[in-house]
Amino acid sequence: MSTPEPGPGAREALLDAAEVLFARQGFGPTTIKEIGSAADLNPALLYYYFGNKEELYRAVLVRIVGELVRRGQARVDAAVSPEDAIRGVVETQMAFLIAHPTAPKLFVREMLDHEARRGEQVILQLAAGLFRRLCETIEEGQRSGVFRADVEPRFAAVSIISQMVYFNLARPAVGLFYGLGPDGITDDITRDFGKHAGEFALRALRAEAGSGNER
Amino acid sequence: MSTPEPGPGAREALLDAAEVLFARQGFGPTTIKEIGSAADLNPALLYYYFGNKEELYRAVLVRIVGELVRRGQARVDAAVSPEDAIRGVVETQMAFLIAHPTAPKLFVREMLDHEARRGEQVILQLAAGLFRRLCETIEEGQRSGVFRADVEPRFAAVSIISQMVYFNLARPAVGLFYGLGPDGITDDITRDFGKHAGEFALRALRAEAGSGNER
DNA sequence: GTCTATAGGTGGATAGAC
DNA sequence: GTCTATCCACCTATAGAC
Repeated sequence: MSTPEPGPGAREALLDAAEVLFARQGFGPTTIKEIGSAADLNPALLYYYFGNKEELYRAVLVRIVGELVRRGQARVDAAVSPEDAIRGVVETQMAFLIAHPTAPKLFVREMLDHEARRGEQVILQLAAGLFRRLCETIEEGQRSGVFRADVEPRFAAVSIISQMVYFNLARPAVGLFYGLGPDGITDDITRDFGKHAGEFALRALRAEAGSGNER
Repeated sequence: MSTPEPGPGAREALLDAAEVLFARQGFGPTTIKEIGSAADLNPALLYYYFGNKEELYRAVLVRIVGELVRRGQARVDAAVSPEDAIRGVVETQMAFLIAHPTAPKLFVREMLDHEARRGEQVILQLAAGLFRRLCETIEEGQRSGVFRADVEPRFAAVSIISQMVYFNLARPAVGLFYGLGPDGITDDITRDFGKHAGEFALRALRAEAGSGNER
């Protein structure tokens, strides 16, 4: 009585298939036919739903990066202190990157391809929002004296973000460095790294005990 | 009397042109004809010197990443203390990455494309050498008591490397985050970030003053 | 909404002259 | 060593049947 596979399902299936392939291979080397067969759909449907390959790419990117940034910002906004904010974003973002391994790859590919201006600045504008929020948090911690004042907040924000993104994109390489093979880094190890990254950043940021904090 | 442009010159010119294009666009989207016209040479020469596109890619990668790793290792070996080693590698590597902006891009692209196994493990094996050296340095600092013992050395090594690579590959994005435009991050700012990254890592690693160091 | 067929263009690679 | 000409495979995109 109902149609077996209505339109909306096809749209999502194409997005899902394209997300995986763009992340693994990049935009250029991924073909329309590959996307179609990965989604188990006719490749021509891509043109019906998205117009062309680039529009599909953009749709994939705003869906995944938008969600990543949204969750990070929500966690910062919910934080009760600068320390909590930093620990919280790192934990939240790591959890998201583990659940969506395509996200860091797509994000970094987009930065690398930026000169080719494919996704244009949509994604970077999204990311800029989270970046600024993180900077403000660090500045707040500096004003209240919990963080040392001689750190450039924007540099510190890069230091924090870089660890999360890089570890996830370097997972196969790190596995080889460990001598465990390309699949040697489990999700558990990755979560542990997340805890490490949070503490690493906080220790680097915290003001020395007794440097003017005595009342 | 001497030939105007002997063979060796052509080989280098192809490597140079390919390095820039592979870094900017990636392996797949870069065409043989583009490389030829960028090098101001006949594209067919590529097959004479390198056999095919993939071999050229491999040659580009081992040349640049090999040099990057070699310099980093030399600096670690020349260090007089674990602290000096870390500050030194970061400074040396940042200087190299600034002088060779293609290096971080090629290296990260290779990690992303690793599943496609194009450069195979040549580059990762090179990088693994530097990674291990860095781990050993951190362990040495822990044994001597200057670094805290509750840090996983391999995690810390990733934290250090990630900052350097990521900042350089995210330069255009960071420029936008700063509100300076894609070319807003100068080499001077990048060098400043290098100093920040070194101090950031050392503060995170150092054992608390007075936690057993009193004689 | 879905699919077939195909147009139109470009890419990697080679043969062979010079 | 260098260059021209060219083959064949494959890719994006569209026209149009169902």
